[in-house]
Amino acid sequence: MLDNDPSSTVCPNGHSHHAIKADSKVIGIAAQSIKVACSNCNLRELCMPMGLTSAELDRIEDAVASRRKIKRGTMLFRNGDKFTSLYAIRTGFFKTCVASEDGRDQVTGFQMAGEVIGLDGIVNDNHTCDAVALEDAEVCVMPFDRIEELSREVNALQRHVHKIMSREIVRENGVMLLLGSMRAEERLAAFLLNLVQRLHARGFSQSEVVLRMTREEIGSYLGLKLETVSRTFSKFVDDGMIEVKQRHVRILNSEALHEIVNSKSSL
Amino acid sequence: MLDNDPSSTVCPNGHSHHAIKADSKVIGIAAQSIKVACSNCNLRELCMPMGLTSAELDRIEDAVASRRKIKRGTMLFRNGDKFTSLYAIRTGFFKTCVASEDGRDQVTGFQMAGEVIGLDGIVNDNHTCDAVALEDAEVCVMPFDRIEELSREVNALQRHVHKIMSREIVRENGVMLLLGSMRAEERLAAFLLNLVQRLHARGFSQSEVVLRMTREEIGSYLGLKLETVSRTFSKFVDDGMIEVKQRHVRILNSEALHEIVNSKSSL
DNA sequence: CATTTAAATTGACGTGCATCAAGAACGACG
DNA sequence: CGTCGTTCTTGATGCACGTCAATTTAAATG
Repeated sequence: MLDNDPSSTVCPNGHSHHAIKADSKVIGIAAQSIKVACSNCNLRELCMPMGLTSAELDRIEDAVASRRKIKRGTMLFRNGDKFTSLYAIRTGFFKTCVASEDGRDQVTGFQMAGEVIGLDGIVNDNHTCDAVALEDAEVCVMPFDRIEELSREVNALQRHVHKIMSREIVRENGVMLLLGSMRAEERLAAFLLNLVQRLHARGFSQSEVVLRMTREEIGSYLGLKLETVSRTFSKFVDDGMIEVKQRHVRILNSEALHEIVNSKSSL
Repeated sequence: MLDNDPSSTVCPNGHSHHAIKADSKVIGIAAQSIKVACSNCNLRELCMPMGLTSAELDRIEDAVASRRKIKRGTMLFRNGDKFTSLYAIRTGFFKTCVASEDGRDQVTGFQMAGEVIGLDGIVNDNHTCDAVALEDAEVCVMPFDRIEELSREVNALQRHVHKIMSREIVRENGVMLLLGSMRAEERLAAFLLNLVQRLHARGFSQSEVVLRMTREEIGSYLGLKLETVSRTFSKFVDDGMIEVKQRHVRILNSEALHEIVNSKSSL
């Protein structure tokens, strides 16, 4: 069953758990004034400094201008905002969404600690999507002209920036495959597996997730209505593959979920 | 009606028309041996050199190692291939597609002259999709390590590479919106309008298109079955919005197509 | 703790698109 | 010019998911 033991690695209660334990509370002073230090950050293996030598690391800390806290439900940036910076998520959980002219909107991704958002703004110097915090969050603000400047000098940083953008392109290719050719059960199974896999890489359980988004937001991401998401969750429960208690999901049979995503229905 | 006058700007017959008239036939020697010259290329306003001064232009020509011809139906690169280069399309028309483990595949885009493909390969040094020529094509091969090297020195090139990648991310966001929230008619209308808009930017008609892909490929891209694509075309014809004669499409009422994409059904 | 509001579940029903199938139109090629 | 294979069209039917609606449950607020 899904208990609420706050000492578990799953962190089932409400605030800012989708991050490896960070060091800000140890320092305990105002976010803007602290010297940003990637070298001390627990996310350095996942985030911007990945693969850099410590000498290079010293240099790229200059790219991080400051940190910024974003309250749950508020936007880090929105469609139309002037693009100035990329943001590395330190703690918290975001969704990004685009809207069509006539008001439909589509969640294009969910982002967690160590991931970088804002890449959409580069091409036209304006953001084309909204980034909404789904829980209280903190980001490292990286002015893009600083990044460009530094990545001319630090090859590993240049390479890393390219990889981050390429990774996003490949991720979106995968979402297109999902939206274009999978059925509801396959989409939801793929979504759950992707989520636990990313959380696991951050030190969380591979079998338990606390969803930070509503059924409607999951549905928007997966091209389904919230009722279909709910029904599909219920079906997975009936089949004994997961346990669901509101936003707490425990995966009982990861293998079965993988089978749903793969061979099953494409006959 | 849709005539076949080969002198029209629509170029309805079979080979390599989705490019601004290029200069290779003037030179007329083997592709590998000619000195590549972006400065002479008619695509320079759309392609890699966009926005560069002529001094910068001279430099980035070093990034283009050679040209390569790709016969219709063959692949420029495929899933799993080692990533070495980006490719700027000189002439011809491509599709890119990804496949899931169980064999479903999804067209992720159609690319024409002046557009750059291969960005998916950067993140893991391997391509994750196939690039298939839908007509005989020619590409400029740009080894990526040369691009990285040069973009450290030529700021405008660095900026341009970033913009190209960001543009692809934004494009894919749009496709996700389409796949996640639009109905068949809206998808096809959006597809047609996007296609003519891009062709128009290359000097072709804004009202006539020769489709280089099958109904099945359109369907894959739009998350629909080929029968649905065909039926939706027929409906547009019945409604007097387009004329269709096989792969020749003439747009009679662009405004009506725009209305379908926007307000109509999202009430 | 009481009250309100938002989120999730579940059922009944409708529909948009997929599926299955047959035939027509076209292009490739001997 | 006729034959073959591919692509496209159109119809008949079914189903997965959307829509509408009623409760239930949890979270937010004072």
